[in-house]
Amino acid sequence: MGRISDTREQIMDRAAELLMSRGFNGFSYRDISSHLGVKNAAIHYHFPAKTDLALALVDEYRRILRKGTSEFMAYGGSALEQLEGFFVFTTKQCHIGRCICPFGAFSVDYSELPDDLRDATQSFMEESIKWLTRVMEVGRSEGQFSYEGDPRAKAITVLAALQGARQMARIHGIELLNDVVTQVRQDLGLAA
Amino acid sequence: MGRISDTREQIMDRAAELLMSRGFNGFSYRDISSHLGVKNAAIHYHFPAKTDLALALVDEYRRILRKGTSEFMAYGGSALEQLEGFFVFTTKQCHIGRCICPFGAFSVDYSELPDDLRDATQSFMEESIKWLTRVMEVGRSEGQFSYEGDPRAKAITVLAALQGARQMARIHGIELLNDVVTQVRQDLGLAA
DNA sequence: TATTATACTTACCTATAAGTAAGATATGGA
DNA sequence: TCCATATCTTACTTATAGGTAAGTATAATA
Repeated sequence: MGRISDTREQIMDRAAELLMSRGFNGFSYRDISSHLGVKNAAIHYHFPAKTDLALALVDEYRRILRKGTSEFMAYGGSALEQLEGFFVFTTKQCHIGRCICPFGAFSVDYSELPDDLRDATQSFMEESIKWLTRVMEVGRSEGQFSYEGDPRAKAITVLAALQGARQMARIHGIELLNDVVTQVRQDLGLAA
Repeated sequence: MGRISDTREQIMDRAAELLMSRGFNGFSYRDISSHLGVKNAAIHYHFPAKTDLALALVDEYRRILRKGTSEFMAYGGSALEQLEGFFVFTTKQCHIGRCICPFGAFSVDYSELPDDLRDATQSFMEESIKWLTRVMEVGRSEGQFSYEGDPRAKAITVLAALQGARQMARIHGIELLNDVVTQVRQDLGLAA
């Protein structure tokens, strides 16, 4: 219709919304098609199987993560800024209804996911952990953070706390996420 | 059949397993009936709607939580023991495949749950938070733990970390949960 | 202008889900 | 022994999900 179809992009936008508000098994092609005013088969045209759609989403997240963190990973930089950016991003996402983080959205249905989607999800998580581990290392060695123990374990714990908080916030209200962010800061020796 | 039907109990056992491994929308009555060797309608006899089954499960969790913590809440006691008991319980559950904690299992589908189930889930979470808040208070005042900030915020953060860890462990392997438990201990000033 | 690829729609299929109504069986009292 | 209740099964309904096949319209291209 338009010179270049933007339907594909709109599908992914809506799918991202649905995935992070309801999980992988919590939405259907109908939820997307009805929202866009197209037919189900139009979605299947762009993404033959639901797996293909999910894969495209994970790939997009990985791209965004890499884009936002590649410089830091390569050359170092302000760990505090990276961390605060992560907090702000997470809080914002939650405020616009995207309460489930990408791997949270897949973890519930993980055992039934096809292999390629599992692999992509796992890689995405590993990349996230590696990035935050580096943030924790640099932050401590530069004296911005203080914590005991292994940087990787600390990174995983922070990620887990944020992921858990997002889900708990769905049930208990969004201010719960703020409480967790505040506490995580405190546990890193940062001023509240 | 037997003098007293134990089918109801077996249904709840299996349902608990499925709920915590796949989430509320991740299993069907068929998954239960085929496992028990009965027909779908037998489940509907005991639990007319899936909501009734879920409600019964949440009520059971709440009962267990109250039973295990009522003494502590009433008279105080060793906060460290309570906390360690919680860690052991969580780790065990995860080892037997119950990687999703009860409110984690509902949070994904939360927006589509009926009101009574939402209320029960929310109450359960509030009770959990209250219990752990008390543990955090007592533990710090008695000098067993050390942490900065509000006891309730700390309690929520620990719960969130454990919940997030359980989900991440599904994707990344069970040792991730151990890492988080170790780090949470460290963040409380406990020896690793 | 005829052709081809793109981007859809219409119309279907199959599987599964939740749920219901009516009947069968068995068991324990009155 | 008759009755009532508890505990199921058989057989269905309705809705939705993911997916496919074939046709249609539009736009670029040779």
